[in-house]
Amino acid sequence: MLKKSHSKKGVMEHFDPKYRSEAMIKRFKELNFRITPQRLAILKILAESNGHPSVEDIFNQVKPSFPTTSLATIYKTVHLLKEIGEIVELDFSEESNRYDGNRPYPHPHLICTKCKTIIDPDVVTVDDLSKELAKKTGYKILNHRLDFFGICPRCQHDS
Amino acid sequence: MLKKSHSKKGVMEHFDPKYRSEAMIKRFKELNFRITPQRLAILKILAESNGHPSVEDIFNQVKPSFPTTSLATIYKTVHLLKEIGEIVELDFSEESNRYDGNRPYPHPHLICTKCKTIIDPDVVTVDDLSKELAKKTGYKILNHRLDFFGICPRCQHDS
DNA sequence: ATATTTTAAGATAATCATTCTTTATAACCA
DNA sequence: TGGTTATAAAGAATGATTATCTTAAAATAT
Repeated sequence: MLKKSHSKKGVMEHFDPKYRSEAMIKRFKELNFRITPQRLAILKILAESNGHPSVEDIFNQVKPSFPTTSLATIYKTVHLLKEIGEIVELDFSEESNRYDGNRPYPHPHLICTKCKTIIDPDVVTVDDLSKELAKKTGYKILNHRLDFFGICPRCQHDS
Repeated sequence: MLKKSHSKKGVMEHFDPKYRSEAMIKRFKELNFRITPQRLAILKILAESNGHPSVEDIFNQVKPSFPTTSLATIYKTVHLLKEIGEIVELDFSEESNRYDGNRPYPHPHLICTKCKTIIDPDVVTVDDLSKELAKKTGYKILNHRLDFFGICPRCQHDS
């Protein structure tokens, strides 16, 4: 079911897409959201996503099979999936937001500031930090975001 | 000069605002940027900022002394300060961006998702993580962002 | 000091991702 | 199979940020 493990390149392997999309569909049914062909297409892309697609990326992937799909539909479905905690949103003010449907919990990201690729590095969690914080400040911690920005090996080579 | 230290409440104390604003002014002179009254007002607010102001926050604080100031001026000055690395930008896609002129290097933030206050928690750095990452992935790490989202004690009480 | 050059300020229009609104369509259930 | 109602589609609206253009004011030279 899960093939999550550590790789030698420092990059997390991903969950089996089928497992993830079935989990999303199950959640939709439980919450009495309708399963439409558009929604299926969108959540499958997110479940398979390794590269943290933007709404526009998803739109472009959905178009071939559903040419009449509207951007608004992607936005609404993505918003819904985020609300029920099935995907993680990485928000940027200058770029489009990016989404991770394969690993729907807070985790570090490694972002190339040149080509904008986002990968999930294989590093220790910050959960301990999070607990320490809650104790010290009295905040109820709900979420976190840890982004590393840098230049990926390919972009270093291209320069 | 610096009064940086650890407090009992888990919140970082801040740099002496005078030290920070003088550092910014020095940088401006070195780079041959003009020191105008508006810029002085803006960078002082950022140097003193403990609460991570938005552009609009800064605008409202500048207005009393300089009633003709334009929002564009704030945006341009803030952008400039960010470019030369004298302030840190926290970007949000749904809210206005927020700025830290007191601690101009990557550090964790604790954000209340209700009242949107942002504080600098007093926790260990993620520099070690950063180095581990660079080694494993081959990325040249330039920056990072670590945000914890939660409900602050006051908002917990208010609910 | 004054004139000249250049950079910054101010005002407003443009941009662009995202959300909203309205109408048409198609899931789901009896 | 038909009726109910959530969802899809299309395009307008929003709002933070940026760009443009003109005026003002620093810096520099005379």
